[in-house]
Amino acid sequence: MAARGPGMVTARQVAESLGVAVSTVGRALADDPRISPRTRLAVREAAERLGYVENLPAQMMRGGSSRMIGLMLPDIRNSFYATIADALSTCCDAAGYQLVVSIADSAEAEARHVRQLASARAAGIVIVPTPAPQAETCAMLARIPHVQLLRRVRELSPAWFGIDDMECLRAGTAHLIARGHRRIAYIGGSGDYSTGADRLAGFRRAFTEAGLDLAGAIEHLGPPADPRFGAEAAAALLAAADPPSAIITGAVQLTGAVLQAIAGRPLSEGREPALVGFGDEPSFSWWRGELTAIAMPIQELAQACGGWLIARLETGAAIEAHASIASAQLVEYRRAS
Amino acid sequence: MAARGPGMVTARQVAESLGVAVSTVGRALADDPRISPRTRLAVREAAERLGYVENLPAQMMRGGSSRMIGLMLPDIRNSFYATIADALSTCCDAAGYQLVVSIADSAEAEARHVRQLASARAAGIVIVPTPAPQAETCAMLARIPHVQLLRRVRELSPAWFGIDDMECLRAGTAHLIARGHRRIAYIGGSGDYSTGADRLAGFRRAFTEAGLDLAGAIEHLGPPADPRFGAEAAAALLAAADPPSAIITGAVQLTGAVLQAIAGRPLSEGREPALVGFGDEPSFSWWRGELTAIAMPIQELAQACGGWLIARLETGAAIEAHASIASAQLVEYRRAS
DNA sequence: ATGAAAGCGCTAACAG
DNA sequence: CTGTTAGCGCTTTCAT
Repeated sequence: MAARGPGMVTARQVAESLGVAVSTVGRALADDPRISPRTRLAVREAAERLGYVENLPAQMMRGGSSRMIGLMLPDIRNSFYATIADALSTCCDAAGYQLVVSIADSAEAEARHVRQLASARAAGIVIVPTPAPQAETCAMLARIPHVQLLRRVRELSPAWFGIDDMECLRAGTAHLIARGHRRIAYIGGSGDYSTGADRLAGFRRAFTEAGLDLAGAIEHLGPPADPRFGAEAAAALLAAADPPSAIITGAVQLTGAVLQAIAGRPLSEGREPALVGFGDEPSFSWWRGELTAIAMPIQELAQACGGWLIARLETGAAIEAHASIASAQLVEYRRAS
Repeated sequence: MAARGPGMVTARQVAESLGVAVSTVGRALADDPRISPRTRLAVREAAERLGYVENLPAQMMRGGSSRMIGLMLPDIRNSFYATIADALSTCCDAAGYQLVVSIADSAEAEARHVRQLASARAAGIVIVPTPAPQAETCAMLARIPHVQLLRRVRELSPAWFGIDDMECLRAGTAHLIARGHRRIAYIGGSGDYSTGADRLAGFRRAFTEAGLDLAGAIEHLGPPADPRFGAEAAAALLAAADPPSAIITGAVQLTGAVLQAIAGRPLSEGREPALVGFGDEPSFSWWRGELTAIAMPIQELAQACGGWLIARLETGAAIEAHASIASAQLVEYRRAS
């Protein structure tokens, strides 16, 4: 049931409509110099007229590439990942590849989707892996040129493109410490993810680097993609007997959730906690108070990642070890007065 | 260059490793009842051990379906479309299909991507068409079961799933009129898009239904996906000699741009324009003033759309005319006091 | 400059 | 229960 209507047109049909051989059609369409200009034109015209569309599966059986690059993401609604998909799509498009976006947020779904990409013989894969991919997933990926993005798992490719997670949170936290904050709460992802562990480490490092006691560091760890967790953590902090003077988040989703939670309570002038949010979104510009965003060059990161993979695919070079680390920048939003 | 490493394992290799025929392997893997349990087990075990992954292109040449559904979107960073991709992905996943997301925001890119989906023999396509698809695009889609989503173009499938665009803006505008506003500005997409034209018509209809003169209706029309346009329109309105008392937007992107533009100016108590924004986002909850959101059940819409298409694919039924219209709901956000 | 034929990996019809 | 064979649409020798 691949395609219906009058059915797909084959090269053979084009050939018959002209009384030539299939091989002639194939050559004409491939701009083979051995075909006479007259024949080539006739073939192209007939193909167009009949609505001929090349059959990729058949071409692949002859050793052709699928020119498809798979992108495995945990969540497309996350602006972070949407930006990546967008940048990679542009990147692939320019190089004549097609990006196939797969959304899978569990190791099982991940395995299913990787299998589908493998069975479709995707030329390459860019993957933001789940924290603990199945053995089968790793086995399949071992046979497909692939790159890890953002998250990193030991079992997969040694090629990785990501951001300096530790530095992101170290810088954000240091920013707060420099402004005099001593009781700082961190709401972030648990250590299951490589990124979660690194970010937490960065938060702690800022304290030790400043010679501060970690007693002032309050940590709320949970699922980084769950807004409910962020909202509850923020609510708990605000309602506490001795609330922190500042809050810093360690995941895009959590930042939004925390803002939402704070916005839900009445504005208590002068008592609002200082905020540092992971990620940078247009909507931060209308936050009611001051907010420092940890902005990352994800677009450039994705471009670099896609370009790198495509270059290996084109040259046929092996996927050697590679690590590209992008660093973040703090952006300050303050309300117009 | 389909896949490297030790190269992909074929059914023949599995067969040879066991000294059986290829067809036996094929049957065992397909759970054919005619194969003895012992052989079947041996085959499955060998396949697993060797890392065999079925070759979709080869299966397709035998008439098998690609079980791939293409989704053509103009912009994945738009939360609207991201939600659709997410919902459809879930939908497809549950039915054993794979969603292939393609991002194309021009008629040319659209044609390229549709061609790629066609050549890959996608089983079906869900498309948010560009305003004027190329003739070639239409010709190719005529041979592939497809459904239009949100936007509607006459040249394509008679099957369409969308929202009642006119009613959305009529209701939003009527809401403002009911609250006493008489000078209302509309910032929306130009009439090139089916949705743009309908939304503008809804805006105007609210005026005539209320027996009001259209002189109070200010219209700024432009590219609906361009935040710059939204920002400039908002800035112009606010700076005008006689600014409108209310602003209503006609596209998700424009709503954000307008909020951002207003947030950039100092808060002038009591003089802020009333706002009705197209779309509904979590970030609206921290808008500094009052805001009414036009919330649409896009998730349900996408689910319905995907379910409908998959049902036709499974049964082999033709894609008959169909129109499913979802209606919106107004959601009010007001700052906590 | 073009045609004929082989074969990619798989499934299904036909033979044992 | 299992093996043999044909053929899906295409590219690529090898022959004209």
